Parts: sequence; structure tokens; C-alpha cells
Amino acid sequence: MSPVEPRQRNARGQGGRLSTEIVEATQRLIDDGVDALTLRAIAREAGVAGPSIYDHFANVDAIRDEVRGRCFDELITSLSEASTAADPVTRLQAICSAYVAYGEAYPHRYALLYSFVRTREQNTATGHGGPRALHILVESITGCAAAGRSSSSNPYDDAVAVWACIHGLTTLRASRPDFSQIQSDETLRDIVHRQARIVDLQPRR
Amino acid sequence: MSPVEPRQRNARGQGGRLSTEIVEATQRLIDDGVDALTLRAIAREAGVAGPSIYDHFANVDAIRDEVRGRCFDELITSLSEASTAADPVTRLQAICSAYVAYGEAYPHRYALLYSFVRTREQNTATGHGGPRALHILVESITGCAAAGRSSSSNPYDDAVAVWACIHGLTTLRASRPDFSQIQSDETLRDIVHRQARIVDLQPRR
DNA sequence: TGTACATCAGTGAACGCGCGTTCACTGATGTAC
DNA sequence: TGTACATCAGTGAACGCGCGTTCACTGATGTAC
Repeated sequence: MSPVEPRQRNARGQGGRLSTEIVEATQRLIDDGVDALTLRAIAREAGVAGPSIYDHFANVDAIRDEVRGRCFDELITSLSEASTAADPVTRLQAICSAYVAYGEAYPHRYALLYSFVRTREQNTATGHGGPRALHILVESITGCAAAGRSSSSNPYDDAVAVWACIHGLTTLRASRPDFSQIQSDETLRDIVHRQARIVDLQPRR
Repeated sequence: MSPVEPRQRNARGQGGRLSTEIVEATQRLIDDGVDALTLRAIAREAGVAGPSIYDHFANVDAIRDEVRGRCFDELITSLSEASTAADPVTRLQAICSAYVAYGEAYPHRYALLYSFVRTREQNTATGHGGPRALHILVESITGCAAAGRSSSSNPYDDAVAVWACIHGLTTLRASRPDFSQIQSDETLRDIVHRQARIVDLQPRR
């Protein structure tokens, strides 16, 4: 549990590095699904004494917010990297697959993104991940419509619908891992196609 | 916080009533969004000494499971009661509205329904709410298809899709209360119509 | 080149608190004789 | 009708624990002279 050899303290002038180590330690605890994220548990995981946290963060919520922001960045990066295919429908599909895959790979990080937000400051501080993800979807659906592959007359509205639906599928996959229908790629495909009003070139079946 | 006059103990033979009072107290705490649901907090809310809980429940998880089961029953009842309209599309829409409305009225109860399940026993003990809700959707979509109002060739698959999507909309509404697009009835209507493959008699607009 | 001092990056002990859990108990109410 | 006893529905005190937070401290490393 605790590291065998004691942590080597950062060199003079490198004190800020502990800040990153604290955030990474917290992310590990979140990934492990710990129920109670405490300051002392974070300090233990980072290999540091409890009070050392205070030089870098005011409290656990501040650390959690930092992790949340990182996770949003990760997710957005993942969506951008998936957005490479030339065919607009393939691209939309890849973006949505990447979205769901992130939630599947890191269910606790994903849950953190959409956890109840206590204060308005937290909301405005880290709440931009949703709109950024949404923007990628809007662009993608706009591309499908421009290519005549979607009958969407309002890509923004349809992107919101796609977002809500793949969010639902992602969280259901986490809470019902035994429900094969929900885990199926086919289900994801159908949901996205319908909400994005994709016009199939050749109807399936 | 604590009741003014001390709780009157149950009459002889009525000891089991405290069990219900404990569950109700826990539900109040959950509705209030308390972060840490502790045995002592539940006892305080129920107006009872901490150890008194042990006569009725082994631990907090057992109480939470009981609350979870009740909430599933509530939700299913609410869906059934909404399922009255003669027109099958109106009926499906009413069921989905009731679903989302439950999550809106009791966001913390709804979150409890879909929270991570620790043990398989808990899952099988209270996990039947999902399938029951799903069954109502399957029947409703089947009704739409039979009336020629849905082009669904597989009501079960489409019901799963509808379920995942309205689940996503419900949780997004809770975590993004300021996002008006998500709160809109129009968005809910569009999502359900598309996933249930509803054939509009007269195209909108 | 020495040396005194300042600063940096943390540590260890201590505090008061709420927690889960145990244990012997209490007082009201029913029941056997 | 009395009375001793059993049972029921809890209670209060106590325990050991982990928590957040404070405070004075430590020891390594840079810097001024």
C-alpha cells in the first residue's frame, strides 16, 4: 500500500511538483473507486505527510476539481483524436465510440465529470468540458448534413440529443455491466444514427 | 434538526415499525443530498439511539438497499400510472415524461437507483427495477408498432435504446440544471420519437 | 574559500470530533400462577 | 385480584479508529558577506 522506500523530497525550487503528484495520487484513488476520498488517504497515496497537502491545496474539493478538469481535457483530447476519418458519418461514429470508450475505460473519472456540483464556482471553473464535447458533436453533425448524409436541420439541437443519449448509454454500461444489449456496438450505432438523423445510403437489412 | 419532543417508543409487538421509520429517515437524508450516509446520522434523523438500528438492519448498506428497492417500486408505479392514454404514441410519451419527471423530482433517489453496485447480492436483490421499467417500454413500443405508429421491427431493442437515452437525459438534467436545451420537453419528445421509430402522421413544421 | 543566515520543502505530534460497534442496563408491558 | 417474572423495545456509556487541522520543528540547500 505505502511505498517501500520513503519518498524523496523535491529539490529546492521544485516544490510545485508535489502539486502534480497529489493530483495524480487522487486520480489513482478515484480510479480504484474509493468511496471516501479523504485528505489523509490522498497524502498516503502520494507518500507524503497529511499537512503537506495544505501547501498546495485548500482542501479535498480543490484537489477533486483539479482532477475533474484534467479528466475533461483527457476526454476532449480523446474525442479530437478520434475525429480523423474522411467520411463524416464514420467520423461522427468514431467520436461517439471514443466518448463511450472513455467512460468504459475510466468509469469513476467519467462519473466525476457528471457528479453533482456543489458550488457555482466549481461549476463555472470546470464546467466547460460539456460544451467543448458538445461543440465537437455539433461540427460533426454539421459535416454530415453538409454532405447530405444527415437530414438534420438543426445540428445543435441534434448534437444535444446525441450527447444526452450517449451519456445515458455510457452510465448504463457502467451500472449494468451484465446487460449485453447495452454493451453492444450495434446499440450505440443505432442510437447515434437516429439522433443525428443519419440518412443511410443503403438501408440496413 | 432533532425532534423537540423525544420519540415515543413503539408498543409491545409493534417493534417492527421502527424498521419502517429508519428507512423513511434514510430516504429523507438521501433526498437532502447528504454526502456521507452514516448509521449515526440515520439514527438521529429517526429520533433513536444509534445501537437501536442493529435490531433491524445489519449495517447502512442494508438500509440503503431497502430504500433503493422502495424507490424502484415508486418509479415503476409512477410509470404504470402514466400509462393510461388511449393513443399509443401519447402513452409512450407520457411514460417517458413520467420517467424523467421522477428523476427531476427526486434526483438523489434516482442517482441511488443507478449507483455503482458493490456486491452481486445487492445487484440481484434490487436490480429488477431496470428490467421492470424496460418491460413497460417494450409493451408501449409494441403497441405503437401494432397501431402502425412506429416502424419498429424489434420493440425490445428499441426500448433499450429509449431507456438508455431518457436515462441520459434525466441525469444530464440533474447535473446541468442551467442548460435549457436539455430541460426542454421538445428535446425529450424528439429523442423518444426517434429511438422508438415513431412515424409522424403529419410531419412537424 | 569560509561561514553565518535565510529559505524551502516538507514532518511529527497533538487536538477535538464523529464514526461503528459492544455491552450491560432500563423501564414499560404482558403473562403465569 | 395480586404478584412475581419474562419479554420487548429500546438506551447510555464506553472503546478504539480515522479524520481535518494546528503548530512548532527539521534538515537540506542556496546566498550574502
